[in-house]
Amino acid sequence: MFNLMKLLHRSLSSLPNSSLQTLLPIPQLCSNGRLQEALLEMSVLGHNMGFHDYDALLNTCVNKRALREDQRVHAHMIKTLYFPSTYLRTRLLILYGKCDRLQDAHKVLDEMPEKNVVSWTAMISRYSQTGHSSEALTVFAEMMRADGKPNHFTFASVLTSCSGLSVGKQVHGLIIKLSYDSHVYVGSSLLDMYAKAGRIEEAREVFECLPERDVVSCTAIITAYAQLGLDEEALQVFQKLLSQGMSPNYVTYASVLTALSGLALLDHGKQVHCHVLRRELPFYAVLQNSLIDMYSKCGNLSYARRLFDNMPETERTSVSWNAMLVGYSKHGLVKEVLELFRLMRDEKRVKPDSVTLLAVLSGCSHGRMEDTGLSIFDGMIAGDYGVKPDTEHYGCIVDMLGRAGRIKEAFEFVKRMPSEPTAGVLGSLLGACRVHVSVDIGEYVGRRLIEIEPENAGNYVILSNLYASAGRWEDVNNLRAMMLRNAVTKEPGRSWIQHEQTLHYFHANDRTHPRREEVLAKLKEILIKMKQAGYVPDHSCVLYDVDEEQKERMLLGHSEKLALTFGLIATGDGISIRVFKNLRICVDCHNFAKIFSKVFERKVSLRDKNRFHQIVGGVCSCGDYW
DNA sequence: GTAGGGTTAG
Repeated sequence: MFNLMKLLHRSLSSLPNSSLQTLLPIPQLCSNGRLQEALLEMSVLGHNMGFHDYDALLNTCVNKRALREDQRVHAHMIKTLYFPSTYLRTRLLILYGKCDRLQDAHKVLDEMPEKNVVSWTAMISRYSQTGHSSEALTVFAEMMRADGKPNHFTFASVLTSCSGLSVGKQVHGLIIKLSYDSHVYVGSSLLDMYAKAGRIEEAREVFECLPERDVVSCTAIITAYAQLGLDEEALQVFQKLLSQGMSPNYVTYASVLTALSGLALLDHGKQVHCHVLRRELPFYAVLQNSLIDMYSKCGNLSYARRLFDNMPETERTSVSWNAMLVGYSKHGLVKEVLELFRLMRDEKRVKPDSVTLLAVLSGCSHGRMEDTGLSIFDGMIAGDYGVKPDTEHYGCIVDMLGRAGRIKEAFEFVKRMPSEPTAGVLGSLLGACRVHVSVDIGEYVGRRLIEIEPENAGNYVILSNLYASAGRWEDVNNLRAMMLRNAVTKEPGRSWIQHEQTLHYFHANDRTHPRREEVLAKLKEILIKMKQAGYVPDHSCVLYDVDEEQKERMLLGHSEKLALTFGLIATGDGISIRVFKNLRICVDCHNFAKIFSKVFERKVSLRDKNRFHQIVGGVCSCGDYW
């Protein structure tokens, strides 16, 4: 036997290379990455293919994401009447799934005479990963009906597709019943499900109950807070976990940067940036994108652009482009928005998506270019950009036209929306009706808005203000009664300013800041200078029916005026003052800030809910249009 | 052979 092998080997060595290769077994060819030769051998072997040959071939195909080769192997099985085991069929399924042939994968699953937990789970996870939630849930339901026992892999996958709270809770019940609730993969998916349903307390509880934590579960809870806008809480949790020894990865940093952008904490953002560079984390587009967004939301646009320009072209995703476009849009730099959008289209490397068009349209809106916005919208309908307008795009146009005083056109757009307009859309139209005193449309819109959002005090106040301007006092009174009946809430306005590593918050008519007395005294003092320089309190910004004196007191109590005054006290001559506000700035505060910048020779940078206002020498970058 | 957290908009 030994001699024979030696002889064989000698004879093979004398053959040309190609003949030698065909005689190697398929598993060996595959492990050397010689897939094409292995396939050739498959045809030669015909009916003599065995389990290990198929297994090796499919394994190599998965690694190479080789769809055509996979199809050849599959066809060969059918042609030679080979009956693959559940294991091999599952491999086929996974391969089709990874090549984005979900229908083919599903067909393989359907045709399996016997399915096991891995085959079910592979299908569910692929549907989940590609965003096909309802398909994932359907397969999961089918699995349960077929008495397939889900495991921790299954639950971690299926929870990603549970966007509705009731479905998520049902699955949670099942997880507890089968004792998978302390599994760390299942736990992070579970807490994420609760967070996405807006249930932060439940998410927190899942996290607290986990017997072991890893970087993913820690990141998930930080992200949960950040995504719900609870930025300070997100940072607190991050800090605590850091002190407990968590080692953040690039996803953690991306989430932390989101929270920092929300609070406009530029210095902290820079620290994270330095940290990332020092740790020499590999280049991840996600992280670069968060950095671009952080710098632009903190008002440092040129830095954001530098990061964008330094990204290798092949690494830039639509998110990179969008983050940059949104940055320009929020700064009212419509020329830059349109230029970058043109560059994106010329490059053709990354396709514009729905967020891209939203950023471009809102750029036109902020930059007072309604006709350009409208023609881009028409282009979307004509199919010029490969993105069809959805509700959000219609909403953006409604906002743009309303702001420009083209109320009737805005109203026509509301009627043309493909689905019911959201409260946000109607709210912006109602606001526009008030500014441009359009009573008929305003009444209709306001009534509908109150039906949808009866708890929002702002809606009643604006509509009643509109009635008042038309002298319809009876309607004003009715509305007031209605408002008192429905327990109403309004998001309280607050502004903040950073000074020496501390965030100073001010609320309307602040009673919490330790230096409020000092701030109020200073405000009274500067008011004299301000009035001399032409500041006239704009009483129309007070939406309550009170006397003139009280109106002025209410105006002075607005949080951004308090924050500006604090900035003046706390910083030296000529230093820029950066203030941030959670709501939109009102006309009176905007006017105040402009005159403030002129009188005290300070550059004021004010970021409100929607955009930036860079004010120098009494002139604002928004052109008094926001 | 099957798994979780992710950046942009509103």
